[in-house]
Amino acid sequence: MPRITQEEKAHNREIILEAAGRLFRSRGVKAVGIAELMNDAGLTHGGFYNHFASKNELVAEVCAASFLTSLASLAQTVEEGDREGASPLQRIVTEYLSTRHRDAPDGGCPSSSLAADAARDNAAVQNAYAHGVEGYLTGFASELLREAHEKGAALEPREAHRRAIGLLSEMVGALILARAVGQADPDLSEEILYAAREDALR
Amino acid sequence: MPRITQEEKAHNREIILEAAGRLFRSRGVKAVGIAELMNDAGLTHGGFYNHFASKNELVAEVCAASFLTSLASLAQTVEEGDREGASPLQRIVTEYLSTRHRDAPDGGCPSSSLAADAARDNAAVQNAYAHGVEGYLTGFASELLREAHEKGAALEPREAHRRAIGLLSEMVGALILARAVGQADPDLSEEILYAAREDALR
DNA sequence: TGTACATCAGTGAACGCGCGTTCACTGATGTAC
DNA sequence: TGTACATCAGTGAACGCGCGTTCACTGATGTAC
Repeated sequence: MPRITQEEKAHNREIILEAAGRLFRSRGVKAVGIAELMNDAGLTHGGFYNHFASKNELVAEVCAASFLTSLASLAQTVEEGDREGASPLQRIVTEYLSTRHRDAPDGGCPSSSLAADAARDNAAVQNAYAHGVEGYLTGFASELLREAHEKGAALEPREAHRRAIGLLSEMVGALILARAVGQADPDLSEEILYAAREDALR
Repeated sequence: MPRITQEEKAHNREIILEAAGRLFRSRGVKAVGIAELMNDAGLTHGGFYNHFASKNELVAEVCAASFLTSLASLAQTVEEGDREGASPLQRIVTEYLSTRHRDAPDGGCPSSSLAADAARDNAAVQNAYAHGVEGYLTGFASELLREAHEKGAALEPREAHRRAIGLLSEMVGALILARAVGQADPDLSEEILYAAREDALR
């Protein structure tokens, strides 16, 4: 049956990236093997190296790609317009700290689901991760500035960046904690999401 | 040379637990093998199963033990008395979000360093982790109540627990983020620690 | 207290297994004329 | 446009390696009398 079209090859590469994005975020990089990954993508494991030089290279690309799609969906949330009078940031916080997001780490925010893997992986992965976090912070800060300006409140850019860090930290921490205690203590998990939501929304 | 005293056996068990506590927190459970672990403890790997039925069992014990020592050192920080007029909680936040703690995950807070591993490990580990987090929250909440009472401010126990969750979430999130971007973007890492410290101290 | 024997912690080789990676093979695609 | 040939993506077996775990062995400890 092979050889296939260049177009098809590029498509297969995307499928592999998507499968890896899902699996790495939900189960961790170390826990997912090439064979399982490729099987999930509907291919056999030998062909992996036609697309990536190594698993490490894939991890770095997945990290970057996950942040891109995640930031894009955040931007979409911002543009969606008000719903029940909630501001874009309020909608982001509510969605981020929802049981839905907690229970679906695949497709969710990589800041939370890839943090531990990034901290322990190689430089390429760490660069991709750090770049992604910067993207989140920039987005949050500009939205904070926009909302402050709208209300006629004074807000220094540096102060906005500081608040963005505080906000992202609380959201990431709460989501990670809620996930980690989710099986053993579901009530505490819900309480963490609820309390952090209240706290983050001021 | 073997056999050894029962006392010595118990001592060796403690040494293994300590080595595992250090290694698991700094490098992750999956990245540390039994052989390396035992070598680090000054023993050969075959003897591991004289102390633990499996690696899983060790992980659960390490998780529980790490939280115990971590909570004990927190209690010590509280009792140490004021330094430069800082309250116990302020001292805890300052120490927690320090570069020292960021750079020494071994010996540090397991809420941060074992969160990802706990979320993906078996029920025993998740129970130990959840129990540890509850311990942290209880400690924070009672300290918040104590400090509020000292100032004559009104604070509901439920509200104190809610604030404790917000505080721990922000600390855990900031520490995890600071660690994950530490290599790729040291400035951002420092900024995260600083901003979260400012934010958490109100 | 002394003696005889069963116990069992540490040792290090060995086991099976799954991992990341490589490879010879196939045959449709891409390309040169 | 048609033909001949080189390319190369997918396949699946195979490689070496390190993992968690098991095991036969040793000899000092623990115990029964």
